[in-house]
Amino acid sequence: MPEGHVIHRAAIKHNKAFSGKKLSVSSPQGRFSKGAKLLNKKTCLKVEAYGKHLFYTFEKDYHLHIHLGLFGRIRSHKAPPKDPRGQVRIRLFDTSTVVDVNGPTICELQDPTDFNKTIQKIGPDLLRKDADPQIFIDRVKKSKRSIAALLMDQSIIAGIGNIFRAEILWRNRINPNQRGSDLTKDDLLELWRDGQQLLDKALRTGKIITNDAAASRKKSEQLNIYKKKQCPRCSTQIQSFEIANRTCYLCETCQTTDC
DNA sequence: GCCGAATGCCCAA
DNA sequence: TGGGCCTTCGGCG
Repeated sequence: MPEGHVIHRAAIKHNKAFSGKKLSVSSPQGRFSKGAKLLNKKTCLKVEAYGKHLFYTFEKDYHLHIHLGLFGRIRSHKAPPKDPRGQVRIRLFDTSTVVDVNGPTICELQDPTDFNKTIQKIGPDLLRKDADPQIFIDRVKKSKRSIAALLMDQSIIAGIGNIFRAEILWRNRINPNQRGSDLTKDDLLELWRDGQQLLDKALRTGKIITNDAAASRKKSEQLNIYKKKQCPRCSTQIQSFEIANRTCYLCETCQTTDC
């Protein structure tokens, strides 16, 4: 269930637990047995995230590349290893921590060349401090696609998923169908900053909370528009439709940029 | 127990 | 642009 913050949280946690440690690696489900055998008993040097991609760098230039896709999950628990829950594609553990990954779209070993190719395809990542919003703006300006499609394109801007897309557009009163290149540079910078702030908060808390109101303690009040029936600002019925293969949400009263 | 949906992405046409 | 794929979970009977 991964937007960018989930992956970055895992990277930070696993890096702390595993960097410099020799790991046991297996594939309880079996579909990554070969790779697991190659990694088993090797030392993990670091764990890091680029957008929604998670990388474990091992000695001898082995890069374990994981992408959760829509259904993937990462779980961890204290050693000793428990019985695998569900289809555990890969399990990594040392004497204190066990990490299980279920249902990833990608679980593969990469050499340095492949690794570099992969990270070069990823656009500026809202959760990386060195990310350059100008790259995002330039790419949007060059495209004819809707802003909702562009925000989901990880080569344009990395880290946003369907929940953040809906929430960021609503917060900034932008119609999802609006062509990205018709937005001003300031609009785009504002979208960037808002996304950055929301993802940062999600990284720190582990929760997606996009409603600033004080009352957002209840789970049902933490989001504004994603899967909602009514707009919390003006009570207009929320519309939903597909953009870029995913359900998109719109309050036509609040999100009034022309399109 | 079955069915559909789900915080994603790739590839063939 | 549409279908396929990875797996889990909740709602419905």
